[in-house]
Amino acid sequence: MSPSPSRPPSNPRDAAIQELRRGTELAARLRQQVELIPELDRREGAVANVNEIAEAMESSLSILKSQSEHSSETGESMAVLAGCGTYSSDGGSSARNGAVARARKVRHRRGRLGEEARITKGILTEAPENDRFPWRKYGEKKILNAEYTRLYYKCGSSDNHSKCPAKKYVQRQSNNSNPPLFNVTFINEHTCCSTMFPDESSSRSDSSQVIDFTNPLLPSPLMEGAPGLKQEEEARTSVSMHSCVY
DNA sequence: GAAATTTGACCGTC
DNA sequence: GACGGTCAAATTTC
Repeated sequence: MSPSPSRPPSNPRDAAIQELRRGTELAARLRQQVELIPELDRREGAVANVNEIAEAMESSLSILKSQSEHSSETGESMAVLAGCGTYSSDGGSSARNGAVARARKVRHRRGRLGEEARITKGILTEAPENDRFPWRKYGEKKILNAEYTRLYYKCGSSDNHSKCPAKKYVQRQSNNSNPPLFNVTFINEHTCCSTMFPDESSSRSDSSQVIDFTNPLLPSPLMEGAPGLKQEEEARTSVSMHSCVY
């Protein structure tokens, strides 16, 4: 990913918004280019893809903006949590408080074998399945005050000798956004194939939009960088909007 | 037949 | 007792 030509704002969230705006402009430029494709079917397919990219950018922008409003109202630390609850239609404080309570509960919970579960990150994404790991579903549960059931996944490598402890919970947001948003909570780090983990520095350049706020260099929620033009394909299939640490 | 998914029951925590 | 997380048998898919 090439660096932004203009100097990014000192505020990381503003920098993320600026990058998304740039991505929107690039998508518009790309649309003009693909409209020159002579074959009708190819052109229509390409235009549709570009439109999806542009919509994803707009969606990301609106999410970040709404999150920004929350941070100014409630302070930075609350914004991190509120950012994950903002999109709930039942949404009021009860849902957010529920999320906080769940996070607290899980953090201190121990499994049946005695190991402690540790939340590594939470993200809001349109593509919960697209994080490169072989997840295996092991449960589904109706959650109080949630419109949709929560899905429980273990790392697919959990069953072999490596016994990877990584898990994730996928909860579809109960708003009617299009495309739907999923709140994904990751539990424990991967021990099976940690070099593949999206927040590893080795993969940071491959357009992953999942952000790890455990990074001390990132004091507040932000987009790490909007996907550039060459990332259009990944942006179309992996549109992770923003994340928050519990 | 193996692997993956579904789903009701069970367990731990509050 | 309510709730969320996990287990494991049953079922489905490949």
